Amino acid sequence: MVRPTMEDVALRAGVSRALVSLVMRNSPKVSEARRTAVLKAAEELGYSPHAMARSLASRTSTVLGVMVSDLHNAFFAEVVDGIDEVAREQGFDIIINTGGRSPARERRAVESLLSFRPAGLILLSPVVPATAIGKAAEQLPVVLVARSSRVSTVDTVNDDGEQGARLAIDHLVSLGHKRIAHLDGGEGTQAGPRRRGYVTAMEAHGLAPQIVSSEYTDVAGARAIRSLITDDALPTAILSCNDFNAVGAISALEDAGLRVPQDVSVVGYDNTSLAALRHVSLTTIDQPRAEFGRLAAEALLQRVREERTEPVRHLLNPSLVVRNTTAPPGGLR
Amino acid sequence: MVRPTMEDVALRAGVSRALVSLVMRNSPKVSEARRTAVLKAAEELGYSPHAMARSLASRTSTVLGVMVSDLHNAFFAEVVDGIDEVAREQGFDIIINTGGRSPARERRAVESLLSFRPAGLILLSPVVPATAIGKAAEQLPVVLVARSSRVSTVDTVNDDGEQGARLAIDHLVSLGHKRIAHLDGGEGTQAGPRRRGYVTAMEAHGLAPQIVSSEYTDVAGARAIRSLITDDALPTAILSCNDFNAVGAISALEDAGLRVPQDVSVVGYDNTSLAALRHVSLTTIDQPRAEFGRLAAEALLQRVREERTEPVRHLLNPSLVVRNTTAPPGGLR
DNA sequence: TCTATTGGTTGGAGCGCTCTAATGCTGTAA
DNA sequence: TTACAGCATTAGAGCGCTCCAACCAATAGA
Repeated sequence: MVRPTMEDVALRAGVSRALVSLVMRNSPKVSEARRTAVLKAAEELGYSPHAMARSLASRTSTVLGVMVSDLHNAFFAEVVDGIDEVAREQGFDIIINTGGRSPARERRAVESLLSFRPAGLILLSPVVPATAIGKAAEQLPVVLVARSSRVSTVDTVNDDGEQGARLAIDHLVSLGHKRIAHLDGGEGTQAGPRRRGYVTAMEAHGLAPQIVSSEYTDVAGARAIRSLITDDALPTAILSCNDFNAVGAISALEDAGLRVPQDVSVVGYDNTSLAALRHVSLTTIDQPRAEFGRLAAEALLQRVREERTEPVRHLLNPSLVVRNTTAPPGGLR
Repeated sequence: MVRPTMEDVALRAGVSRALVSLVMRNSPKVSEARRTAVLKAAEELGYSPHAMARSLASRTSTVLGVMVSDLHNAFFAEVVDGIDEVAREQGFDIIINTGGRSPARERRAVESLLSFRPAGLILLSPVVPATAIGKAAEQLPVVLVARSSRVSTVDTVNDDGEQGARLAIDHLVSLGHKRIAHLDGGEGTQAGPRRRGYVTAMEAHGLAPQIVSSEYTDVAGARAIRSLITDDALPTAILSCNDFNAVGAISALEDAGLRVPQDVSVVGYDNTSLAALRHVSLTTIDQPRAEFGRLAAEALLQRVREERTEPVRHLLNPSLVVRNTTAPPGGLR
């Protein structure tokens, strides 16, 4: 259970500890003979460097901390893939911690990450207050994903939710829809831009917006549809705040004997793996998730290397993915 | 960007560094006056202890490493919740890394976690070879979740896949089904026990097993159903290897004009959030995921505290969740 | 011949902390 | 008074590593 140290390797290879250190860091100024001797000794002992001692001694870190607000959401998994890709390319490792969408647990997660003194921090859709983020940003570079910030030391990567909503509305209008309701995400992240984009797009087409209060869950989507049916205010098309909401909406529509898309069209948002399932086959708005991660990691590493001090605000273009839940109104299909 | 050290706090509070260390570790043998003075100084400087220096000096760690083989799978998120809960209770932190279901990346992830010299390691459904796991287990306590091992220094937590399959078959038989096929998970984790349980249960009921080769994806599930239809070998009920496979199967059945559950019943496995969606409402087998995490963390911490040396093999009981994809055969419902 | 120069190698200090043993300081008993 | 606990406090070594300055051939240039 006791791991060998650099000293052990040095002893076995018959060289000094400093030389082993140089070999471990791939220094060019080591003779080939010594290098192979050291690597052989290290291999035989099963030695691998102690990252914490290294970072303590060098006062630098090759670790990026990633706080994932909600591990249950597959959206973040792809963002992490993007981060990991760029980090690895540039010789950095990542460590992840999760906040469980609770501010208290999230704060703990960030504290825990900070205690490792990483080179930088990426927060995926954090729910902690902006002040807490600002405080962290005083200590090390911070990048926010799927959350905006006005702090000038913090970079952000977001999708253009307004444009996404616009894409959806343009699609529905081009199919011939005129009565299009939006099932709203309330206080949820990015719900604001999506709502604004919906309103703007509707008005641009000379149509009256119809906003129905809802949430980012399938249960809420179903509830919203039932209330529309009760109020006899059912439109010919629905733009949901996200895919889960859309699936709930479809379910409630089918329960009411309505067919999707013949009677009502439904568009989701996020292009989760759920939407891609053949059984669901949801028309939705895709966000370039891995690209989020890549850009976030790149922005962070620029700050880490002190190549830049002005904030960067990435606003990525979402795209429309047409599947089988949208069609012209009135069952004309 | 430069964080204060213990020395700074000591200077400001007019005490020694060792005293600050005692205060930071909540030692009882510090006078109340000094304690408050130190805490005040720490607060004013915004000091927080340097976890790596601490762990280096104390040759102990309060960190548990968690390797999640696939972050995209929400299954693991709940396991992590369970781990986190127990770890926090007992004063430990967790750091996560992900393997992306690729052995190479997974190995890197484990290496990275080990470089922080955590107190122990939990591997969630690892795909690396058993020898690699054995090697890690020589260095620190290791617990495996959703993967079995014969190594005596490694604890494991699994669900009883055989029993789960049996529950599903018993349910279908009790509804009156006699021709029940199993869409097999092939090489996938836990596919073996599920297949064995299926065969045993069928034979116990005096029925002939019908195994169809498939995989853990919805596309594979759909493909398997189409081949059954082509071969004119469609049974009255299907036990899929997991929920995704089941949803693909349902989709293919509906495409073929068959109704679920009136014409064919379908049972999934895992009780993912997908299965719970009203739109899907899949009868499936639930695994106590958070409990997996809790037991794994507890087993690990026992080893960390050297309270136990014999291996523990947890085999948790799955349970049947009946929803709307199962009914008596022949549309009798 | 002596001095530079170069490339490889090493000792030692120090990163921020913990831990042990020693220290100083009371108060109490002999 | 001295001795001795008993407690709070501290100096100093050391965790595994990096980094700097110094060192040591071996070769080149004068």
